[in-house]
Amino acid sequence: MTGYAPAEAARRSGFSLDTLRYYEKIGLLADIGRTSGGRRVFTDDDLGWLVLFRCLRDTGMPIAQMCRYAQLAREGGHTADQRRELLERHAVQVEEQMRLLQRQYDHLREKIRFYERQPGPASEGAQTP
Amino acid sequence: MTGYAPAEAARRSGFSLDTLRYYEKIGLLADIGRTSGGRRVFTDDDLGWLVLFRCLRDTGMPIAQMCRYAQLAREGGHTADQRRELLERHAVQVEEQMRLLQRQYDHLREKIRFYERQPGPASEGAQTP
DNA sequence: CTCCAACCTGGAGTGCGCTCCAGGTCAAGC
DNA sequence: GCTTGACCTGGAGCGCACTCCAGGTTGGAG
Repeated sequence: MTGYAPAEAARRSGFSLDTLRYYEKIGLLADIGRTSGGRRVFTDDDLGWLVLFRCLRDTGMPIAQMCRYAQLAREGGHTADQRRELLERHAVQVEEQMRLLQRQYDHLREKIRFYERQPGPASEGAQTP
Repeated sequence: MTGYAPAEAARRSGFSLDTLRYYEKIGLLADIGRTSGGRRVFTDDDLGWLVLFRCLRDTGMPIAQMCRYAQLAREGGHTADQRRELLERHAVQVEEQMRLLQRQYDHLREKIRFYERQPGPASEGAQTP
């Protein structure tokens, strides 16, 4: 039942105040409580959502899809299958993303090893990538 | 000594024609050959650069930094140290990125497991994230 | 020689995800 | 009661990385 002021919610979630307002404006966050004076009050539940959004955002999910997920959740328990499906599909994409990142990281490391085998300003074509 | 038409270079590099033109316009690609009629001719060397750019882009390097790298390479062998340094720094960031991605992927998988333990449209709070 | 698909240029437009701003309101501490 | 800093709204602006467009040129196939 604890309530957090906007600044506190921002600090805890790692999103900026503007981003929190933006998320509410586009309907990603809904039903954020208000004081009598009109100020936002974030609950632990809201914070839970923000943790999820951070997870999804960090793994590259577009906002539109997060909105879709949040919308489904708001529609109630009968959408649980769709939500699971949505997350599962996303997870598969993340796996692909991780494989690509690993592959390109290996390339990068190899490139760096190339520089380490040719130390200093020695003989080198001017435009070797 | 083989030369590739723009469409072929696009096909081989995975960048669009427009992106190749864009990369040249901003100076990321330089000294791309031309036919007497003004059409681009990409060499294997250019293709090599594009492979590198793809690696860097896929690992999240901003274009400005790629430009810096390309610029250094054009300045000759005496910048090799700076180039290595730049790539090394980037590689460290990519490692961090990979750790974050893995962590958030684990979160995501856990969330999905939660759905799998509560199959079907059963009892569930309407707004559990 | 003709045709047409591929190419050229400069510049405008797009989509995403915020971020900033002006001008005003609210409330905690002195 | 007053100050001051946190907060409010609607809307404009931004940075990135392209992407698209109009209007014109090129060059290989038939």
